[in-house]
Amino acid sequence: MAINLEFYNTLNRKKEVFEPLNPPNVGMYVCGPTVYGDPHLGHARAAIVFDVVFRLLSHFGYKVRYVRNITDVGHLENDADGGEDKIAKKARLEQLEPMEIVQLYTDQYHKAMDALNMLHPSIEPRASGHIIEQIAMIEEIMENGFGYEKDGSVYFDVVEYNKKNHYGKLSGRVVEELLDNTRDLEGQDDKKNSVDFALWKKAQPEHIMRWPSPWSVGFPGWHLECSTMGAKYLGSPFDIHGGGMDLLFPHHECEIAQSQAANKQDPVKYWMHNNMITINGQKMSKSLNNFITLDQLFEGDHEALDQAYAPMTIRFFILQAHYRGTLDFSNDALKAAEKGYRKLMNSIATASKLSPGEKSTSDIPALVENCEKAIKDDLSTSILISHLFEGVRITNSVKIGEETISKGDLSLLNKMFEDYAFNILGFQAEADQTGQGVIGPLMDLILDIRQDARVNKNFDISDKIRDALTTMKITTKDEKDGTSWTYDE
RNA sequence: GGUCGCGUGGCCGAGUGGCUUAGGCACUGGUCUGCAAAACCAGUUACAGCGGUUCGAAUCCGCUCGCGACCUCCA
Repeated sequence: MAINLEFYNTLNRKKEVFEPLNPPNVGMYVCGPTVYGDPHLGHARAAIVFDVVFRLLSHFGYKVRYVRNITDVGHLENDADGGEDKIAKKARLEQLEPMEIVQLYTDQYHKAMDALNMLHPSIEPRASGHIIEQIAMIEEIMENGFGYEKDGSVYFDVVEYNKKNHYGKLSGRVVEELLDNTRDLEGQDDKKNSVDFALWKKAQPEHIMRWPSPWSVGFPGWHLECSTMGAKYLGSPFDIHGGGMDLLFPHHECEIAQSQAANKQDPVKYWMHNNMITINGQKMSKSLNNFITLDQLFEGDHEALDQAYAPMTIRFFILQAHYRGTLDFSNDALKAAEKGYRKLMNSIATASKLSPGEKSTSDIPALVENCEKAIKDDLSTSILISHLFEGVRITNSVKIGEETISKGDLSLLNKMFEDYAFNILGFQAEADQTGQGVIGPLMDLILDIRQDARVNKNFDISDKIRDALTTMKITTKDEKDGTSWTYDE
């Protein structure tokens, strides 16, 4: 099943033809959220990008198992806080059970993902549910000579590993340089070398989340869960591993090292990384405290926001940029996305009601081919969208009689919108505009009354009705064959 | 400090050697309309700076300036 799909592989720093290890099956693992805070725009970008990869692969006939984890064990806060678990810390602050926090923010995340019309992953494993597997993996690593214990904690011996393997193959780091450059940390560390990282951490007394292990009562290290769960559900090696660029180092680098050390296998064939969302040119992140949560975006409840933005506006905004470039947030950009998206959706609705003519004045098959070419070229969603807008122009031109389209091409055009706008890009038509229940007939009545007024040139009445409807966010359009209306939420 | 990346028109954002008018938004003019809205047509504003390679560069190379990411939890 060669479909000429190309992805940029971070591992080799170039675009490569995608060839799954076991066609037609594809295994994809994506780093999910650490559930200790509200999901923000950055989470949305990663999730949307790989949602499109998932949809794309499925659309072209692959059988995809998509695994996206929930990190509910929490990573170490930093080296200086005694190994305190991030989730545990938050729990104490808010006087809640750690698992309460986890539940709360997992729910928030799911809610936001659903609003953004994300397909659910095939499996959404939790780190806390895989402690046993993680311990087993640490034992493998130790047996193979790449892990050592110190005071109940276990560390990965990067220097030893690097003798026969290449630590840094993904991120381009050089161990010797890392050793030179790492700052001294007051020697409060049990690590042999500063580049070593924790596989298991002994819990401090105040540390709430803890599990028994052969070494101590504690918790697994930062990078282990992805290695473990990826191998468990997708095998080793598997096809695609995705995540944000900020996870490239050290997280993904460590994943490779651990997996290689435990399973003697390079774990992943294609590494894909989405770039960051910036605000005023700066990365949006928890630590900089300049992030905007998805709820704030949907509600317009943030000082940086002029208004609320619908989930689909966010989705469109994100997909209008290529996933490997940074994307700068601004109200103007979001407003532009909102208008553009609405235009696209209106036109798609129009296309479904178009009447075919004798022949086509535009080359629809070529347009469809361009769409396919774009999305297969390293997920060039921005170019795909520009082609969809060519479809918009054709649709609207046919509607006003400037162009014609054959019956066959019309169904091709509609299929193109269906396939690319909805199935692959994952856009979603907004609330049913034909009107449900009583709304439709009611609107018919109102517009009928207004039409009578217009025929009688009683424009005071007709404009009064239109103005009132506009206030309710209902836009009316007087067209040749009657008045249409749309509701903009 | 080390490693890597970026700088495109009013805004966002594609494009990597020679017509891409990319596309969206905004703006201007026109068509349509009772007026609008929507739509269509036309138009305006570019490739950070300097130098080099080349018949030809936004696109390759060098330098300068500016910005950012990673090196610490982060999508």
